[in-house]
Amino acid sequence: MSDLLERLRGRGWRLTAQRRVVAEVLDGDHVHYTADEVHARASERLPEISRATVYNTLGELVLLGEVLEVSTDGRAKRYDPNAHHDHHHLVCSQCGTIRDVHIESDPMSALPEPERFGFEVSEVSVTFRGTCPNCARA
Amino acid sequence: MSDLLERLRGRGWRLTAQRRVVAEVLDGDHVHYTADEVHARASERLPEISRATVYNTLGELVLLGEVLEVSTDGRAKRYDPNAHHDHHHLVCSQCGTIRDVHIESDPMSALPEPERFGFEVSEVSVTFRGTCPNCARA
DNA sequence: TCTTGACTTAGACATTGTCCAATGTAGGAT
DNA sequence: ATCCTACATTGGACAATGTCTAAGTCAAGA
Ligand SMILES: [Mn+2]
Ligand SMILES: [Mn+2]
Ligand SMILES: [Zn+2]
Ligand SMILES: [Zn+2]
Repeated sequence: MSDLLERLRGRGWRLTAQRRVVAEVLDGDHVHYTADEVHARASERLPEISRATVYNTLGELVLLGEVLEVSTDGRAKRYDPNAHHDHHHLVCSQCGTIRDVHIESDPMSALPEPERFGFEVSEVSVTFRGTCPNCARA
Repeated sequence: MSDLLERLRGRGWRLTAQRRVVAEVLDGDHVHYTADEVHARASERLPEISRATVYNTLGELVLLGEVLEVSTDGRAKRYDPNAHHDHHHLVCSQCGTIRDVHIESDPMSALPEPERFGFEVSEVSVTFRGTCPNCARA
């Protein structure tokens, strides 16, 4: 994700300590943190970082297409740095754990023209729900 | 939806005026109201109905499987009385309008066994996003 | 080093949803 | 028809998530 910082500088971003730690928190592969989880982890490295800055930075990364917003339940949105590889999500209904999954067919082609109602359809997301192995053992 | 009231009575529900108007508001086909929209519409018929009762009633209807909860964006959940016919959703990214859509392939079968990570997968939802004809004209 | 516009901060505010104690009532019992 | 009572409703406090603003700070080009 160090190239992310390069890309951002290329876009005219000021590279502040706050933006650096947010990028570092999102660095791990396959993480899906809420804004407040990002804030908590960022605060470990930079204790004075504010919630507003975390929200601002996440919003900017989403606009730039570097991070995806995922709303699985009606709870807090989750932020997904895996924005450059198409994938979908498998969510545990009990504990909320999210796994990235790859599917075999193109879901976009499953929507026939007459079912598009004149919309310009640009995006499709598939969310599988179930019980994870951990929760099943309980 | 009058048979809904029958089914509810069969389950031991007390048929109160509040529950009746909530059911009436949800009666129209293909509606996807937020809880507060249901409350606003219910208030037109029964001005003293409280937000708490609307939330309670919607939650109970969801538990009974009579209404589906739909979280498309990170905003308020929407309540979908079309619970007895499998369908998916097409959402306008700009105005939030939701249409019911039917797709051609079974998305559940698109998730290969090795991509299930030991989950017991029970449900799948497909959400298409785009621009509706109304918003495209602007 | 200076300057300046972009960035950050704290906290107020907004929206959505949950919870509780007090009050009301649907529907069975008499 | 009236009474009882467990279930339902109410208003408002509270919680979780997210947005906004005014004042202070700083990255980076001149
Ligand atoms: Mn992901
Ligand atoms: Mn629907
Ligand atoms: Zn789980
Ligand atoms: Zn629209």
